[in-house]
Amino acid sequence: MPELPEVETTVNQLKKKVLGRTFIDVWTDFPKTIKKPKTFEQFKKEIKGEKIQKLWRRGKNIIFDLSEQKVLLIHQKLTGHLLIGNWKLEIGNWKPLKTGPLQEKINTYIHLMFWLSGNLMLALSDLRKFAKVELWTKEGFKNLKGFKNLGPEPLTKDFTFGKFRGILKNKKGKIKQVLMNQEVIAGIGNIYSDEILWEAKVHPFKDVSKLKEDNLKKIYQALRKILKKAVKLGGESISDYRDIEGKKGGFDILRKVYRRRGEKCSRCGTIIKRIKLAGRSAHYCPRCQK
DNA sequence: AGTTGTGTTGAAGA
DNA sequence: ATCTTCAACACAAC
Repeated sequence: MPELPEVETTVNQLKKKVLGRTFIDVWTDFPKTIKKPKTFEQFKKEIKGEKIQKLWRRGKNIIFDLSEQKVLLIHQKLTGHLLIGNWKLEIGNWKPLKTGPLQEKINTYIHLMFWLSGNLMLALSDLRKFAKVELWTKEGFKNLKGFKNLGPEPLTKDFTFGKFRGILKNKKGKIKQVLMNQEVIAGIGNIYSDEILWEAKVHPFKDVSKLKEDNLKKIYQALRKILKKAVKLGGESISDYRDIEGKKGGFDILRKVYRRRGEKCSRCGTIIKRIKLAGRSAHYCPRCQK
């Protein structure tokens, strides 16, 4: 599912395709994806004619800065991903015109389609229909709760070890949960929190207040290393994420613990375990991670 | 064939 | 305030 590296990949690729283009029209068979404005008809009316001036990522959010002081926000949630291509509508289903990755099943759950100037189509494929799309005015967007409260971006230069340590200093709770909290650090989800903690040799249930300086340093280093590497490789595609051409990301070969329950730890050979943590699963090596 | 696991976010409940 | 639980939804695997 799309976390920071996957969203970053999508945004980087999308920039090359859509900057400067104008929204011509939009289609949906699931209007609930559009959370703002209230009706799809209104959304359609407002987005038509809007030009894409800037495209950027914040946490797991994709943000389109548009003309006329408007902002389009897309959160892909669990199974959403954006695709560029050409399709035709056949009995309610969008069929890709060319053979290739867009024909893969996971890329065919298209519930939202944009037409852009220059004969370009932008689709949102979303198996479980959790993705959200919102059209805001710049003013409204600025005050968005849950966006304003996002923690710092972990890959920027100023996200130093000192800053990281400072952020975790007065936090309580289990380290995995804290890493996934978007208000603490933006962009880390279930997959990368598992991978980071394996790399750092820290148990996912370890209480943040009990972490020693050395543990913190290792977590910080692992976090930077793994996220950067994942961006470079175009994200992970163990299940549903695909890039804008419908292709898989290359991080899977480096995946050490996530969804590897029952397999041997690549570092020590111990069987990888999975435990429940606040309704989600944590994967870890019971020998390496203390 | 019915049940469970899948994970993000926000809302509801405690 | 702060915590946990659950709902949104579809499908694969058991």
